Amino acid sequence: MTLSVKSKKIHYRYIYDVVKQIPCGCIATYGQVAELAGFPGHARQVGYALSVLRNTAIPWHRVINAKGGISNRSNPDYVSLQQILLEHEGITFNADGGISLAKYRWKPNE
DNA sequence: GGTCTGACTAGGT
DNA sequence: AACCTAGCCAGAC
Repeated sequence: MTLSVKSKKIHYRYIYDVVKQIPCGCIATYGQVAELAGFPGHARQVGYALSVLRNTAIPWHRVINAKGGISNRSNPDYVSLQQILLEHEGITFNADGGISLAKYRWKPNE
């Protein structure tokens, strides 16, 4: 089911392509996006790819870490922004600020 | 072109 | 359950 890697070098556009397919009201983990893009085990590169993203057309806020939380980064403003955007899409947060992966995780094959 | 850093993760203590 | 480590790889310097 994984896409073929056409180059040894990771192309971020594959990652962006997957992220763009995440439907409104759903989320995916970094590892999941990496796997769907054809780069299993490269979750870290997904996070980095999103960090250099300036294209607002890509729903970067729908990508969270494997613990169901928003990953911390250099600019903490984006953390609260991400939470606001997700809540606006109907996603609810637990008391500890976590998201239920079982409930909101995007399942591409459904 | 070597080193360091980072929006990650799984597995071990 | 909290913390530590290794593996991962593209950019910046």
